[in-house]
Amino acid sequence: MKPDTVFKRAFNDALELVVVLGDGAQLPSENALKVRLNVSRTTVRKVLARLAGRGVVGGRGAHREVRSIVRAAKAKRFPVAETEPLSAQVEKRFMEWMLRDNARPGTAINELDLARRFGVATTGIREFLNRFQRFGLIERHPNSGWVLKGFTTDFALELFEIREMFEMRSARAFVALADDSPLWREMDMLRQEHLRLLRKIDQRYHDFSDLDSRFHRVINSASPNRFIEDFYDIITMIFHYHYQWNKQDERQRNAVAVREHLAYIDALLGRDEAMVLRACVAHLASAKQTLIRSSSRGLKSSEG
Amino acid sequence: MKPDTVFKRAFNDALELVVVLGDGAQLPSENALKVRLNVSRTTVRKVLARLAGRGVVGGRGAHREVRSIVRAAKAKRFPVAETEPLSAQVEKRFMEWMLRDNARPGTAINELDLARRFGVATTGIREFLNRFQRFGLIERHPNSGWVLKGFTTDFALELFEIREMFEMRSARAFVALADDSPLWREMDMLRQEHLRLLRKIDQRYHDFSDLDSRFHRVINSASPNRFIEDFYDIITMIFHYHYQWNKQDERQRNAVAVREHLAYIDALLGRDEAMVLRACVAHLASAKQTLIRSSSRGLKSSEG
DNA sequence: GTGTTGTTCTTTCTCGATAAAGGACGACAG
DNA sequence: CTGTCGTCCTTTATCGAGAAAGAACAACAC
Repeated sequence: MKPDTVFKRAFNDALELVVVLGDGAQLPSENALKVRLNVSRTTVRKVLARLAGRGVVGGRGAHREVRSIVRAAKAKRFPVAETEPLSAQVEKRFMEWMLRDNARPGTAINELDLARRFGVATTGIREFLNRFQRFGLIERHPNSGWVLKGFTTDFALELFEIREMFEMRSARAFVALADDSPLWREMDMLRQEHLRLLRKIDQRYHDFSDLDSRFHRVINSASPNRFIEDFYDIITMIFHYHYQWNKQDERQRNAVAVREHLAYIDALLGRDEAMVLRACVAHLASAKQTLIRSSSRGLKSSEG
Repeated sequence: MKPDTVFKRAFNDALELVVVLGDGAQLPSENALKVRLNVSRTTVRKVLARLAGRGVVGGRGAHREVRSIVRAAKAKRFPVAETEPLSAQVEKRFMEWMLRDNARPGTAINELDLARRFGVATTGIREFLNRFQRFGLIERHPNSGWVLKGFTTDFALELFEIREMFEMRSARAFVALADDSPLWREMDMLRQEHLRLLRKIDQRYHDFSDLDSRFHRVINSASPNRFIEDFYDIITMIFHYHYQWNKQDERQRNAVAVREHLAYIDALLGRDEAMVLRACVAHLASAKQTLIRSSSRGLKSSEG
């Protein structure tokens, strides 16, 4: 049976939207809502029906209006856990298991066990593992199961070897961009976002993760390549969970990284290839160190 | 329900093995058979029971012997289709559909439709698509379906951009290998295999595909990196089906490629980095041309 | 005609069930 | 005590079902 996570998320979003619209406001058409809530019209109608049932909106057909934003504000939201698709939940739980719990490299991964532990059917686990395989952290043995390769130092080193190749290539392509490319403007805006973040780094340091990913993706978009973009999914995922897991020195590390980005951005905007490559290498080297420090020792070390 | 493809393949293999052993020969232990047939002991026992039932082997427990290789030779093998796991069958059928049939870039991929067409449950299709996603030929739209990006010229270009970066890096690492590395010997053996193939190229030209893949993987093993190895899976897959599909000039193309490989190998064995890189670039350029010639035009061209 | 809503059909996502394959344990032989 | 086989339990690979989400079509309004 399919869960109604899409509906629940849309319902929560719709409540916020209604509050913004204000009492008595005419509701946008179903098609317009469909775009704003990012769901199909079928789901929009289900949401509207529920809102009407709660007395938040009134009228019918084309003549719907907001009846009570007080009720909308007070209405109980669905808990976030119920608004996420199963795949996202499984991913979170799995990463937590791997990074926080026991999970030594070489550990056998048991579909049935994970299914029981996460409270989902084995199908959901299988689907996750199949998609997750491409991140290079697990290995499949047909008819037998999966083995955790784990987030080891080797993993971090191999990841960064590729990352450096890709980033250098993309940085070069970026410098070679025509002067009228819209990417220059985009880069300038990223620069300002970095400056804003740096000014409030003490409060906002956890916003860096997202900015980091966007920055590197813009550089890559100078000369798009699907395999490089796919590879960035791996990096984004690793850093996402790494940040969540290793809070040590987070503010400090991120402040450093923002400054490195700024040097890198300035070099890019100055079209100075040599300086770009220097800044790029410097930034990647420190990112690599950060990651390696928190990786697990892997199978080679004789620790028991 | 799980299909017994493993059993059927093992049974077929066991029949061949029995013929080799000869009448009256003592059978290897269950553990030994398990290794030779590449299955669990449970399956070995099932195979033995069936062989005994057919009068091919006799005796019980530790005292089993071959009773009749005539019966073994005559016994009906299971058809190959029944010895392949579902996933392999789905992959084949899907690639055929994509490369041979209509399948224009942008085509919607319908799980239910494919399931009906291939005669499997939707779960099987989903599992395949999830694993196949990493090859960059399809794209997922949650709750809605998949879209075929297709084997376009862009795909081939992006593939080869990465391939060149990886191959150059690995070729450099190979040249820098210590003189006592076992890989030198392995490379020399590959050289001889190439020479043997070249001598009989008119009959054996379809053996090139496999040799090609092994050759490039050995080069990569000079400095192993899981992401590069994973990327080679993509190349291997593409070339595998490409060869099956585009038979045009196959003999001619492969003869050329073998000669390019030999130049490349000789440069490697001579530890001449400049020459290695030249040979490598030359080989990749011609492989790229081959692939591009048979790629589909993609979405950009205005052909209807 | 363009855009709206009402209606119906199709497809995706997830579950639970079941046979096959794998793996663990004990008993026994040399 | 090492290797073998017999037995039993666990896990994987696949199917089919069913509710949710998406999509197509028709009817209607401006």
